Amino acid sequence: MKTRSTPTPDATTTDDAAKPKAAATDRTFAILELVASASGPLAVKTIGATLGLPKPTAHRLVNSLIEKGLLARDLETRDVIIGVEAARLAVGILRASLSRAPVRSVLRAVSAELGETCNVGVLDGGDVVYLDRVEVEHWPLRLQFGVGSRVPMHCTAMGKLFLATLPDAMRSRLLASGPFSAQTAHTLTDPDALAAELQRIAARGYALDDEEYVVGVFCVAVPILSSTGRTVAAIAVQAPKVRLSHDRVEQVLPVLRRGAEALSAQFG
Amino acid sequence: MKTRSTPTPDATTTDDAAKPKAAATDRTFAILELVASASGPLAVKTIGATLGLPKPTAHRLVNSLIEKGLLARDLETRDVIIGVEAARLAVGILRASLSRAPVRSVLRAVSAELGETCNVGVLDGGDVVYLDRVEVEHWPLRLQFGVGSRVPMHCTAMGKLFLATLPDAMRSRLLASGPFSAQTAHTLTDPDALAAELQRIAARGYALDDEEYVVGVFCVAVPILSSTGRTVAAIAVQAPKVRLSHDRVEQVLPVLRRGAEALSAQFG
DNA sequence: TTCAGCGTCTCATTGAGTGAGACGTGACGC
DNA sequence: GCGTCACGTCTCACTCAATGAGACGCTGAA
Repeated sequence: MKTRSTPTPDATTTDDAAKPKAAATDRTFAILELVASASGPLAVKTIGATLGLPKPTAHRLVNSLIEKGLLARDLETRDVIIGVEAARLAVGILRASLSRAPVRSVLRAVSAELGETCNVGVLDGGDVVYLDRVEVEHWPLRLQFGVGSRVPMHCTAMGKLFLATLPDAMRSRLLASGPFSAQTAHTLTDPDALAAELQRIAARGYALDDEEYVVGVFCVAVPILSSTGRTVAAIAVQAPKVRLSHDRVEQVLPVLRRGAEALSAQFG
Repeated sequence: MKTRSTPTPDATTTDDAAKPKAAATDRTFAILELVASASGPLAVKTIGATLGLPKPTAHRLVNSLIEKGLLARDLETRDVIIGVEAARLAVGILRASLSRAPVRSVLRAVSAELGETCNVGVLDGGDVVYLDRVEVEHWPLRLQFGVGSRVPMHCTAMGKLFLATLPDAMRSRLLASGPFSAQTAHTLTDPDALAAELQRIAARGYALDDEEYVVGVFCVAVPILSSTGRTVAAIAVQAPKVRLSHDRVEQVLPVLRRGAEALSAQFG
């Protein structure tokens, strides 16, 4: 019944499923998803061709996304890239998706088993954003690093973990954007020393922060992997060094890894 | 320009804000963002009330988002929570926005050191476009000049900087395209005065905006050079004049220049 | 100059979106 | 049991926003 009087002669291949309806919203989300999953900037022409959109329609929808800030243009090539608003939305989405009851309990369980403060974070715009956090006591750091706060990449366990698992090109670009501020006497500020540390991290699959960001605080982070094996987030435990240090790392790793595995479903 | 010839008889009271527009896509994104930024599950009623949507419309849009998997229902309460597809989309977005991260982190470092709002912009079609921005507080200007917004050339620090470094032919062409609107009492509207200012800027290598665009706002911009020495972008700091004015220029310049140098590698 | 490939603009067409109102339902309170 | 209230669902006529073919313009290559 939905068969339009479309003058498509061939009934073999494109008999239907093509035109019955065209919802602007659906196509808009399809564009956003396409740009988000693309490996680089996309030409509008490519977007239109991929999604089967007429030329003016593709431009109209892309421009409306650009107006909202969800997409942007590469000003050299006029290609389409993801926008800053999209990143903001994405952080909100991941935060909200972690606050769902079944997931919440994962972090709680990990924290309870370790007896220390744990958190989940992702990489956004060159630093680490905490998506969720479970605390075990009220220590001074509490307010500074709550959910939504941002910490640097080069001197935190999560940050170094993300750096270590990034594609080579992106890692070098980020390392080139330093200098890195010395937060404590232990902070790795030398690019070469940092690069060596990142190699160690990539090799063993977890990262440590030994008073590199806050004096007296030790931290262990392991990756949360997507179904494709990519590091999309991380889970970490942090505690005063008197209670958590190198000698306990082997002990906390399995607990963190179990939590990471349980959470990975949340991130696709 | 959006003023339709709506046959609304009374033009006095309900001149706007009533019906003129209702875009399904906009409202859909607004719902998604609302759910993503909410602290917990939301009732559809709440969503509708918050966004000012009629009851059936709110349900229709929410349900269409649920069909896409971007939202989901809390099985106990029927409330709306974020969906698994949204999380997948979010991960893709953050990954795609990684290419902005190097610029971001430089900008953040500069902004942190200066304690003021900083942004990076380029010239596009006779306007300055903000590529990225890091804010230090929430002041009224925030929404007006976000990322992607365009500001005039003749009355902003970045714009004058670009004008000053343009090839002579193009500069005269743009100057001839005046007259220039007087945004404030300080705006340079006279082409000759503007030309003189541009010469000063070219000579000393940075530009100032002393309440020329917004009353009470002072701004300093330095160029970001490509490997060939061409000005391809600019980095600027802007602040209320009570906190930033001529006496602090010499103080902020080295910080901006260091940031510009770090960024030039990213634009080269 | 010609040509080709893209982006932009116009505009008649139409169907997707809209929202007031009616109706169904389930949870209380007494 | 039976109002009452609050939400969700359904209906449907209206209409405005989205649509997309086609024409046009720009830019860069041959």
